[in-house]
Amino acid sequence: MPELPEVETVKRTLEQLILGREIKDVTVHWPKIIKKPIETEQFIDALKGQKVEAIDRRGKFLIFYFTDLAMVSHLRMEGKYGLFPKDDPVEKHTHVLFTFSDGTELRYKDVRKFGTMHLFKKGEEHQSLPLSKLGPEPLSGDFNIAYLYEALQKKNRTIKAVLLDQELVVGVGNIYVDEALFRAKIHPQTIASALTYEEADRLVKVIKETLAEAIEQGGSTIRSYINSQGQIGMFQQQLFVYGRNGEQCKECGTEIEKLKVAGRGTHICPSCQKPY
DNA sequence: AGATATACTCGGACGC
DNA sequence: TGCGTCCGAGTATATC
Repeated sequence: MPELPEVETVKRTLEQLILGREIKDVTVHWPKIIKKPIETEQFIDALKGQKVEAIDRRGKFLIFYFTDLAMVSHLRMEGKYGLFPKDDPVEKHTHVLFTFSDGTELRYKDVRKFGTMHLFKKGEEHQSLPLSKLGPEPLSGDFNIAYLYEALQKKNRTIKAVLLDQELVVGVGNIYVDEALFRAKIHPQTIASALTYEEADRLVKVIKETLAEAIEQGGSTIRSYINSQGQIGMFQQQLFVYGRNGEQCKECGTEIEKLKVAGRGTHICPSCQKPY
């Protein structure tokens, strides 16, 4: 499931691959992925002739900047982009195909079909949903101890639920929230407003550190989809708790447990992360 | 206003 | 083999 580090990795890969290419045609096999404009035909027509000028990321969203347009794309759980020669056989679960004038084709593949695409006139993308309500980037200076501590004071929900809320801070999903809480030695069920200043300070540091390390290593789930079926990112090996239930804690040897917090599968070391 | 609950997007895994 | 049910991640929407 792509979170900030995976999306950042995809962004960097796409920059290397498709900058400057011109869209000749677009094929949509599953129209529900296109959320704006409502009419798929308009989406297709608007993109014809547009050149890829830049790729950006905001939280877990990719933003493709074209000549006059901005396309906001969310991969949700299993969305992937890949570049192919246009005559290559189309893999199963490929739903949107952007054919470039040079004979290559950017393909969006998504087994669950959960992903979304929104097309805006350039300049309007940040003022409208889905980007308009997003919180600060976790790796920016705006996400700091003063900001987080003050925000947490007002929250009566669990710290896990709060960190997953993209209005508080973007980019953190189920993998990295569990990893960050482990590194900060905070139990996911702790009520956010009960965290001490020191704990909040630790959280800011480990969130930045965890995400930065993951980006350096190409993410946990996918490096890119470009050359294969999506290799496993190297950060997978750095995980302390996520997906390791039943295995030993790397720091104390206690068995990692899986529980449910904020409605999500949650991994903790019951010894390193004491409740309250 | 803010928190919580539910719906929604699906196909694969699983159990019978 | 087939069928029904559950699961999952993130967001939108409804409800309290």
